[in-house]
Amino acid sequence: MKHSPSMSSCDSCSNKFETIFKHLTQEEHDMISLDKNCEPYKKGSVIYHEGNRISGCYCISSGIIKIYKTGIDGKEQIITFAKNGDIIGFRSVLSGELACTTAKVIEDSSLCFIPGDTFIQLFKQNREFSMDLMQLACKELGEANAYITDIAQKTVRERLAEILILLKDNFHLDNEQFLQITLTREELANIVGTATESVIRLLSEFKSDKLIELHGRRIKITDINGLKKVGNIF
Amino acid sequence: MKHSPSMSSCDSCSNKFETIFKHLTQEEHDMISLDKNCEPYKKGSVIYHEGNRISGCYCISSGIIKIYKTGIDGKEQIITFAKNGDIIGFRSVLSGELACTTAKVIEDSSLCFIPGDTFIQLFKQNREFSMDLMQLACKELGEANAYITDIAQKTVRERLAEILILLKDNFHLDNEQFLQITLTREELANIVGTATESVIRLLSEFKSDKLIELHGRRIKITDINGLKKVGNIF
DNA sequence: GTATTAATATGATTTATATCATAACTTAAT
DNA sequence: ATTAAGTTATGATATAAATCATATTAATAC
Repeated sequence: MKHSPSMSSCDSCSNKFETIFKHLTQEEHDMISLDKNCEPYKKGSVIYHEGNRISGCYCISSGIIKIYKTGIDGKEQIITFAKNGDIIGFRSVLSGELACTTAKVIEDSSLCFIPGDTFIQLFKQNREFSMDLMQLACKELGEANAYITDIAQKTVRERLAEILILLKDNFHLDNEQFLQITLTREELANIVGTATESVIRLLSEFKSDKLIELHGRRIKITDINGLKKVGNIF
Repeated sequence: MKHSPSMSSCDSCSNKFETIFKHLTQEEHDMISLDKNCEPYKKGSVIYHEGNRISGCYCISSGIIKIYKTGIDGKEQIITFAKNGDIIGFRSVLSGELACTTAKVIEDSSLCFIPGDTFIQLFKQNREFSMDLMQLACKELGEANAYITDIAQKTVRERLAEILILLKDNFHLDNEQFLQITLTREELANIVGTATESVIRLLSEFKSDKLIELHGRRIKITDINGLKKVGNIF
């Protein structure tokens, strides 16, 4: 590894090469490495804005990015979180459309940039990469369908319980059973699609019901099955 | 055209060849034609069920299919409608996942079947086809993000107005300005994500406000701009 | 054409949740 | 360390929309 000063971040991207980039040839591998521009991003910085044209994709080597869309009153609707190993921006790059979401750093991150041209060339020349990427898009489509149905049909209580379980699944619990992602109540509300106060009240209820414990913004999940039951998760 | 008895339906698929299949070679074109199985489906019949494994994709040569997901109380959440020229089922085929939606015929239809193997082979061997399909998936992803944000943030009134405009855009108005798709109030409710009675009431209001006219189930849109304003569409 | 079923319409009531208001606590900035 | 800004918490009130109930109309089945 030539990138000795940021070796840890590039190692992380190499790990990602075992997933979406796992079928690249060594030459293609180098092609990305050559173009790769691994940069640190501070909490709060914006990777790309909704409505802008994106010049390339980003591979996340560390940190957490929230992907959200802004609605009519300027309220955020968080669509998903991207973490170590995920790619963001591929939708706009491949479709040639403007970004339909904004990507903002919620935990100091390190991202590797892949120019759009390179990405598209890879897609076109490596059938396995294109298949992997297609499968990723299809998986995301399936998740979106579920998200739509849940927002439309589940109560806010059910939704919040479900979100906590999803956060556990995506970011895992540490040794003390705390979620390893820290969100404001407003951010949780922006995932659930409800008012901040409603989230605060429900978290308080979940705490009373011994489903979770609250330590400042840190959330300890104490009864996973209880939460699954509340969230109607099967 | 050798399919003389169902020539009109195959003509329609040929027209579709000008879009998602527009970059197939003549050989690949024939490959699909050979495998193609163009069948009539009566209103009410189910093309594929949520939870099942799909053996191939369907290209719609005529008619209308509703694509929906069933929620926890057995309620439908309609995700989209597919019409002449659209493909359904590609998500599951390419991702290898079970169908996450159900496809049901709401107007007598004619569908051409493309076996999954064939479809995947086409994806792998024709870079232009794979690119077109990828762009279709990315477009759908973008639409899903908007759908999620709208359901979460817009009022039912706004949503219904917006849905009417979307139906107009997708299915167009006939010479008398009637929507060329006929849905029950329940189905409209299942798109908006609300109760049937709420849709009935709002349609009645829209009628009073001279935004639409109601003739049985047929809806005439009389004030497109008025509806856009109500729906907060820019 | 008739009977049955499904859909539509309307009114009343209930419920979930948003909004408003205020105080207390935590985090960020200097 | 102090101050300012942001977040969290709680209570009260308002609102949108769901649910329940019933009657009417339209579509479907035979």
